[in-house]
Amino acid sequence: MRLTTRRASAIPRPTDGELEILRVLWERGPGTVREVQEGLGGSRETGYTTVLKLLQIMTEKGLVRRNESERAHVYAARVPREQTEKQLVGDLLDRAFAGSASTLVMRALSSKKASSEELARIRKFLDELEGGRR
Amino acid sequence: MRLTTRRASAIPRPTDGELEILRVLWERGPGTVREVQEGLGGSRETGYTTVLKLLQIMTEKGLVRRNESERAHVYAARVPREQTEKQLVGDLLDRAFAGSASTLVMRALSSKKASSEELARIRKFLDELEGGRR
DNA sequence: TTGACTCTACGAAGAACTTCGTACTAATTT
DNA sequence: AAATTAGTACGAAGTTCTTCGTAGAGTCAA
Repeated sequence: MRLTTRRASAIPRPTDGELEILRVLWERGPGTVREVQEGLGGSRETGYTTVLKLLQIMTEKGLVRRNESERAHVYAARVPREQTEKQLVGDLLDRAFAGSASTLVMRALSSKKASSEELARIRKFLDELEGGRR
Repeated sequence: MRLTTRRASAIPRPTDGELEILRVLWERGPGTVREVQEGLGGSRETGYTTVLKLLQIMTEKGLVRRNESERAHVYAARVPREQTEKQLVGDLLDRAFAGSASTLVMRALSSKKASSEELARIRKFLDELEGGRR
């Protein structure tokens, strides 16, 4: 059951662990292994070499870029957050929702109650989307 | 980096391969290994014993239920489609969107153009959601 | 300069996922 | 009855993901 045909050049969907690291890099900007490790913090303590290894693998995959000019290499996300979010949600859309965006949206909103502000933001976005069409 | 704390009783998030099988079971209803295998069809040819093994594992995990009264066991999804969809999208919401449903919705709609009907359906759903609140 | 510290590289191990071969059993056909 | 067919069970292999230990090299202070 071949699940992902991973062309050599395409940037693969990040795994759960990789996504956590990407989130740190997106929020805090480029950083060393140490900084990323501290950024992960929270409840989950992750060993230094674990983070290092992950970042090395992510470099191979093209998920991050590494600047080796300093002794402590500095890693940066290579894809913008928006693009990855789009990739992940698009992937889920295909895999679980047969492409039906409306179903996905409904499930998202019933999975977690959104605030009135959030709902308003969504409405506004819908307006913009349909703006050119009406 | 502990990613999923999988309590013994909780039904785990299905993997990609498992999700494909669940989709067949949801669409066609309960079926034998043979029927599921044929249901997968499409471009991806999956060996019979591969599907069998997956279904056996899914039984252990609680994703499907197995009726052994006939020689060819009959498998059925144990969780309704809606619930799994909710689980998957809720999971993604946490992992990638820090809980911001509006961002997820925007990414979903920009990842794949939704038809006017779909957008209308979403609007209607928003109305219903806010109905009790306004 | 020696020792403590910090960093990278690398390998290995364990878990999960997917795949399939083989063995065995039950049913059906000839 | 023997042979063929169809099914389950099981184990093992290959891959990916995550984790960490250890080795080695650079840096800095006493």
